[in-house]
Amino acid sequence: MPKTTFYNLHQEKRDTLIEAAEKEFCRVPVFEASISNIVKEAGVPRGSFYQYFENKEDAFFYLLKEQGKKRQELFVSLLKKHHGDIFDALNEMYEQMLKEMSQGENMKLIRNALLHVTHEIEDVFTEMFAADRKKDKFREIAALIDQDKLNLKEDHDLFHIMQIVTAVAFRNLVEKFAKDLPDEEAMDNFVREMNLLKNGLYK
Amino acid sequence: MPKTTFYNLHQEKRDTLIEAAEKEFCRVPVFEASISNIVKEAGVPRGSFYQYFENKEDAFFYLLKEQGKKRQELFVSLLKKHHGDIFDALNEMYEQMLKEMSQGENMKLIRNALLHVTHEIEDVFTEMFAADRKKDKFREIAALIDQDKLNLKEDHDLFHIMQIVTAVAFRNLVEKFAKDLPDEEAMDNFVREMNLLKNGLYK
DNA sequence: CATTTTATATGACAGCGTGTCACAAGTCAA
DNA sequence: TTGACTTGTGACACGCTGTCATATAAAATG
Repeated sequence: MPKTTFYNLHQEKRDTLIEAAEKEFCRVPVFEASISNIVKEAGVPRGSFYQYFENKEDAFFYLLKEQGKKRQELFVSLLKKHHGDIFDALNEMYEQMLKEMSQGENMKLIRNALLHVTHEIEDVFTEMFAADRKKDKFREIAALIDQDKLNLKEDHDLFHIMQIVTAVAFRNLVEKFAKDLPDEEAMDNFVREMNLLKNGLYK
Repeated sequence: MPKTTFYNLHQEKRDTLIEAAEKEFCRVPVFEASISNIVKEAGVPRGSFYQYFENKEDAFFYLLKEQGKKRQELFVSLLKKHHGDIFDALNEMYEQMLKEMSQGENMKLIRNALLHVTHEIEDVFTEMFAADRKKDKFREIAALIDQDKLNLKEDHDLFHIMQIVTAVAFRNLVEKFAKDLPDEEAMDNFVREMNLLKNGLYK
């Protein structure tokens, strides 16, 4: 979290700083970004940066969370628009994000957050279950799966199912680590979510 | 990917290096890890490290992928054991990973991979949809959702449903970025997966 | 209004880590 | 033995980070 000094800043100066930071974090992923570039761009002395933020990551997550807040507002309004149907709301939200990506700069920051590290790590997990339809390993594993039990309607459904279970398992693992959940709770969460996946989220 | 020089190394030296790298990456997340520590520990000159790996990340992902391979083998064997039922297989796998976590050192590397950055970024996304049951925002949004449409059986199911759709949406977004998919394909994938979620993965 | 107290600004600097490069030392085939 | 090629080595230039002593401004006090 930025320090209070940051919030006490005159809006003008704060905006300059934010813009400079945004520019840097749009340019490269966090681990390549440099404070030197930010302060140079913003025209503030190096020491000042540390007056406002703990470090690079602090500034980065501040910006990312601001983005998050905006999206949340959007999600709320879409939920209202679609009379509380999360799938419809999510659908429109996703569509809108895709549009923004192809156009503007504003998604570059998110892009840099998701690619690099995050993606690479997720990839390793995906490969654990060979959920990559292009790989031979996928065929090998697909052959092992009892497909009669699964709700396969379209051609690539098996692939998507693997993607889904991997994503949810991954999420569970991250949560277990992050919150240091006791094993029973972690397992209970996992089982519940897998059951929801099996039976469907809709009535 | 490690350079060929690395694979040409005598097993003994390679193992020393791997162990030293493992130690460092278990100690701290990648971005805090230092090559200096690895080479000091392994007793090899700094220059040699660059003979074998492109850089820090290269070494890290090499180790992580090795872990991934082992898990994949385990998954395959579990699939066989459970006669092709992915849910049963996944279940046992998850259980086993939980056990390992509480015991040994071998999960620390994965832990460091998942926490830091990955987790922080996922968190921002989770918050977009306020899928955190402790937050007030969750209640606010929960109230907006038409729960009659959802397959809610147990108390926290709504929370888990939010978790699931967020995880899957997140995964889709990452993939769109990483593979630079055309919008139609990205949207198509997304819609298919959401439909699978709605209707359930099991017959 | 003068003075003390508190908050903010500044930039030089120590310290550290990275990646490179010129040179040394091996390996191997002819 | 020689030459061609591969691998080993560690000093070093470069850049970046976070700090700190000092300067400046702003606010509080009486």
